Amino acid sequence: MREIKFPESGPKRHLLDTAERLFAIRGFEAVSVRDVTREAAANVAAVNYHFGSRDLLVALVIIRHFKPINEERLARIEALEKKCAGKAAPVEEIVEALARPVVGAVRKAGLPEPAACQLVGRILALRGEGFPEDLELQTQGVIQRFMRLLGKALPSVPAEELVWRMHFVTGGMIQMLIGRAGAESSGAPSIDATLGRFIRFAAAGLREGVEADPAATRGPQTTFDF
Amino acid sequence: MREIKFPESGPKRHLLDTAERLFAIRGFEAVSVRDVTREAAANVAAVNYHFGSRDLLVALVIIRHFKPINEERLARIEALEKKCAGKAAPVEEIVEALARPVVGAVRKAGLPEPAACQLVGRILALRGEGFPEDLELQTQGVIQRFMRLLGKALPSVPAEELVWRMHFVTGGMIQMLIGRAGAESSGAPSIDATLGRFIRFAAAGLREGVEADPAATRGPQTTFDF
DNA sequence: GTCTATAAAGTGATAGAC
DNA sequence: GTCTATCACTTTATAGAC
Repeated sequence: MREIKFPESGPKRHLLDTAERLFAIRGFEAVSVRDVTREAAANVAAVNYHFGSRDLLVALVIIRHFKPINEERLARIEALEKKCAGKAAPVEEIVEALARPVVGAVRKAGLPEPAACQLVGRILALRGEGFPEDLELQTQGVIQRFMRLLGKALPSVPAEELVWRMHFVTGGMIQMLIGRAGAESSGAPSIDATLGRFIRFAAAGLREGVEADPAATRGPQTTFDF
Repeated sequence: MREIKFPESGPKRHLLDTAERLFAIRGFEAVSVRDVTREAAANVAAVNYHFGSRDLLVALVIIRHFKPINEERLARIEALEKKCAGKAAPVEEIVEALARPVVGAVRKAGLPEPAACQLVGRILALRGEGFPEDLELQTQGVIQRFMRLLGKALPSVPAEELVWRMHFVTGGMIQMLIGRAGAESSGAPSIDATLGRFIRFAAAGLREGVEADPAATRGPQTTFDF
């Protein structure tokens, strides 16, 4: 995967940030190059000068947020595999490896939390259509790693069933972000609390039909009380 | 909610069907009035003549598929409430009342199954932005009914937690449709089998943390083997 | 109902001056 | 790097002929 350097400051960075904010609120297709330049108080030609085209700007925004998710997921997978040394990993920890990097991306986005949730949610929902090819390939690799990890953790669940359950988990994760974007977050529980709820929900769904054996599948009874 | 009559045949119906097919494949925002009229072999002005505007055409497509979902959901809720007479309903049956009408909408859409799944998935994902107001209100009412039913079925789960779990369930349902749209369905199991998988997954997630009491929460141990 | 023609505004992109 | 001006197109919508 070719490396991309993201500007740390300057007008290019300002354009990128502005575009992101508009994409978060209105969606990728509903924001024109002129919307971005107007909002950034830059010239109409600025986007094409700095990014080459509108499509490349969109791709850059997607990559900027999703690539770190994939990388942190991979790191967590490796840590988990190392820790478990070939044995079944606790399902909650697998789900956490999948979902916590998403929350990390929300925090890293320099936006108010609702907007950040919406942006990351939109990006996650975009996979399959309109994802840059490099990123799509990387993502497929990461998903496969998760599938193998899950297969080991839940050997009594057929692989085909696990594929579907992963779909359901992914959908729940996206909806978690959209739900937090829409919630009037005044006094509402933190995003970490929501993540904890999601992890428990998803792990229970993934484990469905597997006879209870807390020691093997749940690990040391973590409570996930954030 | 004001009644809308959908044309059973004629050029208007043909336009509607054509628009639906294009929306399913490319998404609502990626299809222009000209795309629709060209594909339908009609005149450019046909959409505006028959529907008034592009937005109204989109709204009509959304309503055509989502309103029956709401109606069937309501009917299933009432049947369930009647059957259970104030007692807790089995969680699987609540989820089924939520999800089976969606599969019904897929079947009723006059499209190949993958396209139909994508269309209904797109419509479900659209809720919150771009939903006609009538329909949004109706939908909120239906969701509230589900929340009450769930609250009764899972009295030990706090209401706030249930709200989040409903979000996760909704997301899983959408991803179920997208997953089926993308699957090479040659020889693949039926959509009913996928629905069964989803119901079990979602019910397990909803029940998370509730001490096992099969007689009360699972009902007469239905297997959902489609 | 169906058509052509056209309005009015928006789109992404670029050449060339500064 | 930044700007203006402009190209070449597309968009939705409508007036008015048939």
